[in-house]
Amino acid sequence: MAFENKLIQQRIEKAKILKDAGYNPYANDNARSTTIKKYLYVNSDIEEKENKRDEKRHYCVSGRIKFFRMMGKASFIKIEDESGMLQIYVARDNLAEGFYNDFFKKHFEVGDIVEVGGFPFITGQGELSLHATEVKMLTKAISPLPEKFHGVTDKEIRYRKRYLDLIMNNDARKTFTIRSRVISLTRHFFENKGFLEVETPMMHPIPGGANAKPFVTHHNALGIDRYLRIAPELYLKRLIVGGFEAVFEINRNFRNEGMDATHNPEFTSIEFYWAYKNYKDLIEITKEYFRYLFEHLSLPTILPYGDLEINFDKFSEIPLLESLVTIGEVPPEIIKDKKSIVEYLSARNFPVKAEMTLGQLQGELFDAFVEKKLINPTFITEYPVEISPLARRSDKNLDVTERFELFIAGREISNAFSELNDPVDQYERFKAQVENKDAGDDEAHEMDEDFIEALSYGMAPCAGQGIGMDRLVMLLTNEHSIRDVLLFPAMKPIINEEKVSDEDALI
RNA sequence: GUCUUGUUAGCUCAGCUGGUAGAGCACGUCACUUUUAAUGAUGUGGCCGAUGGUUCGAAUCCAUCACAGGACACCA
Repeated sequence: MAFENKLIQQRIEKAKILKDAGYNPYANDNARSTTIKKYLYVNSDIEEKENKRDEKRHYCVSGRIKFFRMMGKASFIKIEDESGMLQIYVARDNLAEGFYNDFFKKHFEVGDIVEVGGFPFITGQGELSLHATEVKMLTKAISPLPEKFHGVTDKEIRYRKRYLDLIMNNDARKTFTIRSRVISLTRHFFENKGFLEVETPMMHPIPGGANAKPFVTHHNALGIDRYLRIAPELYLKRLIVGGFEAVFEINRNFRNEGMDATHNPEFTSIEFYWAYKNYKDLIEITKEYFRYLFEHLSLPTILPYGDLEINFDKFSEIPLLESLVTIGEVPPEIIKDKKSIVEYLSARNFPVKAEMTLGQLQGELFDAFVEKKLINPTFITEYPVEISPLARRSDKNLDVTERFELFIAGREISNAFSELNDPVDQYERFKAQVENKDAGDDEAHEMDEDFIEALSYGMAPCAGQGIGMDRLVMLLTNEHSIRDVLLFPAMKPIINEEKVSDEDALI
């Protein structure tokens, strides 16, 4: 990176002039005495003071210059720190002799980070401002900021240079603040419930806990490959075996799959496991969790999401088969007959493989006709056994599992079930998965004998749940791309053609 | 993966059926001591994403590639 751009050259020159005059353009000592938000709050009484000012008060604030309005012998600038924006009045005669004309006017500009000392007053237009008596450069910005009114709108720039997005777009800052709050509230919610936060390996000898393609990396010292985890599930269950009765982990999972508006190669989820509980208890704690989030985020329970309106007061619960009929409008007489389902799906342009099991076909019906219609939060329960390899069978109906998925705005937000704790059954299910893998399904689960051995010591009956945090944040912030809730979403590298040819030349 | 729309100054965008590259903001110079996207005057700034092709002539037409956005299919 060469600073060859003319605008950058100009600004480097300005920094140099300041430096030569004894004003360090990257000053290390600063005297900030308050944030902008506090300044505005503390001085909200200036309205009542004589001349709407109080020269006895003195504050020192700092921030980035966002607006610069120069009017001859005086200027208005607006500076912004994390807490807010403040207008500063800078007049020649209030600064040290010559500083305004020789330095401030010429070498301070939008983008620079400055420190300003002075007293509070209210302008003729009625804005609480700061009357500067000292101005100091803290950091000279040598790249110009994007346009002050439109900011950056180019999605590519916003994702690749998130810092610019954060400088220019208040909404972006707000979204990531909410994201941080959601993670923090989630942690507190489960801690308050007596859950223990744990950290399990991110590098797995056998990728497990989900059906997905893993990233592979290599451990040099051991001379073996490791897999970035696709889910923490099997390690968290080992902890239930070990006697912890309520554990959770909030962290990243990695899946070597496609990217789109709802998928990033690394994403954040919470998984929690709860001994002596079942999936019914999970439904209750999920509702409670949402109430907790909404209360602490001060969100209204009816939230807009794009063109939709989601009522977070209305959680409903419906078994999968019933939803096919009442929501999907699938004729009730066909939903337990493989042949009829295949015909029904094919006739509506949903091709299915002939060898699918009844449970798989019911799942296809659900995906085709029900999922997108689930706008208000809906727990779909009683999933077919065939599509729930890690879930415990229902005692009342052996064809279905004690499982639910939570759908909001037509998207899956959470997956949960009473856990399978019969080691022999689990062994058989892994074996079936291995057969699928040998048959070419590269997302099928691998045999994990170490996990089977753990189960063989006895895992207390328990229920476990995963919630996709990125998608949850999308719902709460009305964002429609996962990239808008990830600070640094995965992007393809930009190939620098000059560099490529340089490297070629070396070879 | 498929389809589709983009890529022009630091940023936001014009540029019609091919004929020497435009605006606003920013920046430079000048004026202005209460402005609110300050204002007025004036000036600098571009290999029009890359590579080929068609043409006397390409930002514009065609092809390929790269990156991005959107939609659809699969996975959280």
